[in-house]
Amino acid sequence: MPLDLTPSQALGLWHAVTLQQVHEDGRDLTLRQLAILLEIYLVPPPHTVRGLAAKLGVTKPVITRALDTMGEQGLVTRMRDDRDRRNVIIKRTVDGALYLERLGDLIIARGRAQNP
Amino acid sequence: MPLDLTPSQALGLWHAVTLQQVHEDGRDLTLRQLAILLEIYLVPPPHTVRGLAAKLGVTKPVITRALDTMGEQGLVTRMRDDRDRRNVIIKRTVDGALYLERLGDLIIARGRAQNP
DNA sequence: CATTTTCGTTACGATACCGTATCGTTTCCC
DNA sequence: GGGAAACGATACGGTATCGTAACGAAAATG
Repeated sequence: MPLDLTPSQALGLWHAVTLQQVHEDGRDLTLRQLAILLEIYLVPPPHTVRGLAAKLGVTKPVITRALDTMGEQGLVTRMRDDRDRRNVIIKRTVDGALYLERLGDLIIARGRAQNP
Repeated sequence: MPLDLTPSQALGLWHAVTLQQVHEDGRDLTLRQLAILLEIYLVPPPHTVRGLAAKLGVTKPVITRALDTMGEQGLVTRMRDDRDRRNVIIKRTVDGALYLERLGDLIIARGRAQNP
């Protein structure tokens, strides 16, 4: 079931969602932070700082900082790995799942409203 | 032609596009900046600072700053309105159109690859 | 005209992110 | 065991954004 859309639909969808995101989302996540969040919640665990850095093509401090910020907001949690205590395992939270669920709903709603 | 997608497709699409955006886009636009850019290019002119601020629900300095940054990158231009010289008219540029065209292509490509 | 309103910009101090380099801890390897 | 390597966090100086407030120019008001 390929997801085929026209250039007009594609940009229109991005426009509508981005607009509403700016309007209503008090969190104001960076593009990088959002990418990290989506990676954590959509890709099977385990997730580590190093792994996320490699996947996104950024340095480790970027991941650490983003996890700090999103951790304060309750979107993710960190736990040391007991098997290899150098590693840190990034874990999902209820609030994070809720946040992305709302984002998904927003995309769907805007997609539906896009070409009625 | 409604654009119907499942929650999985919606977030998956956002994930894929955001990821590639982080990977390849050297511009690193803010969510607000992207929203402004899309508004300028997808909504019929004229565009003013005040109008954009109202549409996005942000203050005017936010718009001015974003236009400064994106202006340096050649994504938009500003011109004083000769009919009412208090106003500033925001104009599109070739580079800006090209940038959004590439974004559209990226979304389409990722949408197609999403559920092959 | 003088005053008020409108519009965009600038000033200001605060906050957050950036990239590079370094650190402390833990594990690996000889 | 002892040194090298891996992992995540921290330090640092630099830059960009934030929100609030004030500013100058231009137009509308009466």
